Amino acid sequence: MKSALYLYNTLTRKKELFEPLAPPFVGMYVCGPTVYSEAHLGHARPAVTFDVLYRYLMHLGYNVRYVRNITDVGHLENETDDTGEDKISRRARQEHLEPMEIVQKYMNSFHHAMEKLNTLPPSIEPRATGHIIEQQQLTEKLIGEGYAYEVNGSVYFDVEKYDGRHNYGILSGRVLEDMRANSRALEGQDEKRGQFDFALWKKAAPGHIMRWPSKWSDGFPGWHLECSVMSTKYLGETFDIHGGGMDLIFPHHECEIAQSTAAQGHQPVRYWVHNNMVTINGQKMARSLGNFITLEEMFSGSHKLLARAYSPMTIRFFMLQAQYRSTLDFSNEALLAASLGLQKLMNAEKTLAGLIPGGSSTADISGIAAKCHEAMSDDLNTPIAIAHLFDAVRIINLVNDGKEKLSAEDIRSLQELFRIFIHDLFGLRAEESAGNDRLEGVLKLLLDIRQEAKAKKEWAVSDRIRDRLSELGITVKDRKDGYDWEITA
RNA sequence: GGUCGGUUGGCCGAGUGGCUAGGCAUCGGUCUGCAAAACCGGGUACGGCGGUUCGAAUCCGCCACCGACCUCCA
Repeated sequence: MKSALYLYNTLTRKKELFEPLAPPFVGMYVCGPTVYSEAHLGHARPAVTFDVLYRYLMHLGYNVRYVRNITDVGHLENETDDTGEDKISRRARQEHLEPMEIVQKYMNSFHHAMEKLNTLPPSIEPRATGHIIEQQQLTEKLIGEGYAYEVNGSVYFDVEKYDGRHNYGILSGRVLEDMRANSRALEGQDEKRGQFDFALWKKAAPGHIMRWPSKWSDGFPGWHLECSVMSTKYLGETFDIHGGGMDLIFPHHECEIAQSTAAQGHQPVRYWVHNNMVTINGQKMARSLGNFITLEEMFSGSHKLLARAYSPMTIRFFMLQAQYRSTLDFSNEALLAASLGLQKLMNAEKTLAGLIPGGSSTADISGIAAKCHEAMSDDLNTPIAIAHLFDAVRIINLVNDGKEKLSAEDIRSLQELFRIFIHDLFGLRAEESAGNDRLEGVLKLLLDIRQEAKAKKEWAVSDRIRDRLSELGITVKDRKDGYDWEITA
């Protein structure tokens, strides 16, 4: 039933059979957020993608160590020249807070959003500031190996030199020579020897709060360094999976490979896995375009582009309806479609729980589970797996209508299939009810009265309750044996 | 300009050389006091132009358009 997993490896640009270095253990490192602003839609894509990969690997029986970092220092606003300011520092200045207050504030916000999206917490969530010493050690090692040099208290990685012995561009497909030909050197007093060299250690300007002593200067580590250091520390010099958004392929992951390879003599990662980006109404999401939506805005509907609120599970399901390597376009129409589709799936699960076995089955459900697993094993093709689940949904509803029959055994295996896929792998859960108990009690009273009125054929009363509730944004759904209701506005 | 990816029915979104994605919407039906909800069912799309092939949305070429990265981004 459980098939071999194939993953698309950015390094080879092919789907490859996933074979861990040391089964049953799997090491997976995913680039987490730089915590300098609210968690947004773009953060949700890798979080959900790698959450599903994490869940699926565990489902396949692997013992997974999932490391996802928090970048809390070193990520510059503009890396190519020396004017670049650390994102955390900059935000701290803007908000009149300590840098560590900024980090804490937005890290909390990120965790809160991740919890709502029902992503499992990683095994280890290391922070760059907690690994300053290790980053200095790696910097020192790179200097010792001749791949890094110091200028005015800052240390840079020598890309030219590295490319001479290894291959800078192995991941992104870039060729240093072409890059040189296609970009003009920046004017000015750059202290770097080569224009593509990147910082391992930056000397802090006088007013810079985030600074640590080092043999070169009081300063802070470069952005790419933390991932090399922390992945090595917790997963070893070679580990199985490194994930992140496609936008990180260059330069971030390319630089990570360069650093680790220069230090170790061999590459650090066996499978590079990258999720694609999200777009809004067909456009890239960017602050400058005014279509930048945070997750909280998504959940509450408080953004001018949103026609209504979309629940965390709707967002999650929406993401799973696309394969992780495709761009995913957010629009009100698409999100609404996803929320209705999700409802249909969850309703069917409820129906399934109450299904009455009918001797022998007239519907054929064999093969559905295998197809779902096959889809997942084919580079996490969640949309295909979902499509197969909807085949099961149709059968469940037909059985519920008495048009087909399922044996007790088949019902049990469908229940298991739904439990595994909907909950264990897709991480979907029932939405928490937004109201409070007391109001729900009142609502129930009202709807009970309506039921009684209906029983007495007092249509004026029953319709009035229904219509007034509808005006208040509560839709009453009559069922054969009672009623249901839903907050729709 | 360079590198890479994409263009599928009203919308989103899979996919394979010949056979059906799936969801939403729409239409028809069942149910219902009416309606809603729920459920069932119908509709056969693949950017343009050539080529390969018995046969291509799927392979090749050219063109057009879109996007990503190259500069901060998940």
